[in-house]
Amino acid sequence: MHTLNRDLSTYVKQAFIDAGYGDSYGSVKVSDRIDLADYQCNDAMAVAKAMRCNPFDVAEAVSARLQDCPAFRSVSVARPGFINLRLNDEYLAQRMNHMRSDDNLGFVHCDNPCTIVVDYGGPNVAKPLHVGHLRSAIIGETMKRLARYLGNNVIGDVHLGDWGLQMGLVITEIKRRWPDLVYFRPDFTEGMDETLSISAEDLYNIYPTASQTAKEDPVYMAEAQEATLMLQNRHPGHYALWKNFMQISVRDLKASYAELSVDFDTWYGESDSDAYVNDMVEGFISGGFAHESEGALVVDVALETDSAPMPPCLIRKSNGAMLYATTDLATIVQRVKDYNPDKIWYLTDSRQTLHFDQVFRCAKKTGIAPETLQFEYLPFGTMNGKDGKPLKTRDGGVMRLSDLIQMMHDAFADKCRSSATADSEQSEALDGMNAESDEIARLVGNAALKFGDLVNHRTKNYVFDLDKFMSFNGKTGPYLLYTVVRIQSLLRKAEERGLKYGPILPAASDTERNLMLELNKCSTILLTALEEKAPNYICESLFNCASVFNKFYYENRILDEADEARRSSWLTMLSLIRDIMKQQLWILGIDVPEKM
RNA sequence: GCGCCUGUAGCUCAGUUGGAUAGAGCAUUGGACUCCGACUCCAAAGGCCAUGCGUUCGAAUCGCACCAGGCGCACCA
Repeated sequence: MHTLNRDLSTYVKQAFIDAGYGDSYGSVKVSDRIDLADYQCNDAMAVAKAMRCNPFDVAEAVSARLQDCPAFRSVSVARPGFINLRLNDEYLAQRMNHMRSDDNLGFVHCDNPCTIVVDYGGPNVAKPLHVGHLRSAIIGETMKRLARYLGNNVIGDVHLGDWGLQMGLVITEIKRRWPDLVYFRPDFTEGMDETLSISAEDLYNIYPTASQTAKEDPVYMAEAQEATLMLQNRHPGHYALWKNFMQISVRDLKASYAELSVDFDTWYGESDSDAYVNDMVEGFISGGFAHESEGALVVDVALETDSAPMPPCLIRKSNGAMLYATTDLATIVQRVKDYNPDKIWYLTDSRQTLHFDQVFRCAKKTGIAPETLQFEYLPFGTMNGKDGKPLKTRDGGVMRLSDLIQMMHDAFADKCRSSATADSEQSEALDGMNAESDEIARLVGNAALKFGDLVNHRTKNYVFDLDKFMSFNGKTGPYLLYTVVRIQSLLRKAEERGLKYGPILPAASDTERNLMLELNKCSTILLTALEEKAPNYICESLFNCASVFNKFYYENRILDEADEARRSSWLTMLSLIRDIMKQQLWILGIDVPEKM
């Protein structure tokens, strides 16, 4: 089936054609005036502008050709030239039944599916995940799931930061603490390595120390830079040591992402692009793209049309080491070879705009990226504290992601306890604190965190507010979860009572009708969200579905409805709402517990 | 200095090609449970869309100017 939007547009387009206005008009959108219409078409105004005629007459002519269309209960015209469409109730119900019997719940694939590599996550090895990594994971996971669900071939890669100066810093600090490790012996050769007896937690302590020391001590910094270069040149000891702590760190990172229900297809890092670096750089030189500048190797990427100065793209440092741009470029080579993607999406915080602009230009200029490959940069804003500044711990340090997740978890546990004491009759709330409580708390915390993030426009900064995110009232993750859980509960009870499902009947009330309209919008919204790369559209849609459902629930006693046909219709509709909401939540990376 | 982003209700934010009366949530005020999960629902109030000028039948949306805040500007990632 097609989206409601598309079906209606098809009718209206035909009417424009029949009225002699050509085939480029007739797209329809949800009405801005729900008191007047369900959907509207504004193209009579566009026609009037192009043909220099009266928009009202155009609208009238088109409207006249829509009067017999079975989709509409009424088609009317408002000045200066709005075409207002009111849908037929039977038509709506019919669509609902189609959605129910459709394997994809009425969701349709996008028009031109393609192969997309999504580069997100981007954690640094040997550093714990902190709140700065949150948005890349949450938004990236959503964009990946969305694109995949709508029919694209999508590869999600974590792109670990495992090959830059941070690695040299860690090696330097390890050497300072344990200079006698076998890795630092001059005669170290492969096979001599021994298991590093440090934990991920130790590593997470080592990096900040190293980073701080390097800032204050130039000698230490020089040593770290040297260590980085040695690693990149695969010095046996450094390389073996690196592999060793890589393993420790990656194991921990995998566990952290699993907590967040974030799942990468590949766990490649910057280091995996190393195999492509030499050939690539040689190509840059022989192709005449790269030249030396102040001892470093650079590619000029400035264009005459630039309004601002564009610094050259640095490929190799004056000491011979590779940089951020080098590994990003070599990774493009690798991805083109392995997947030949149509698009590569990069999800990083918006402060890296310039870097990616340089990398994309360089990739196109040097030809490592085919003409047809589209680079799409999806920058996002930062998550801030209530003071409007990046979220910090109480003592001013960077907040770890695990601490943030723990906060959400605890907040839910507190809520359960207080609601249990406030209303002892609410025995079902207590269920949340029994055997499955930890898993439920994780799911609710995740929902709160992810929805609180995604409901904001991707590119903007937002304020993290625990109480707000965790609230069961308002536009929050827990509210949506609660709504779906309540529907599940209703359906369970229906089953206990042996109630039957039946075909969905035309709406019996305005609220029910609104519910049908809302569910019919979901498919279009997913497509728009993909196109605009705006997960917040999905959040709005979910909230609208939940609100209308809750109103419907309040107005109707579903299980006690005497009219059996009506009741079975409602049960079917309930199952559809549940499935649609769960599907949308899944795209946002939010899992729904059976109870909560 | 140059460039990019942001500015919409008391607060946090939506606003999909320029369209009709700019929408939510929270907070505030008032109302609704003998009953399917009230962690719910209904209603009221709240706005010179930072400011000014322009483009046009029509601007929160497009252009110019200006103010305020954030971020970035080659050997970090």
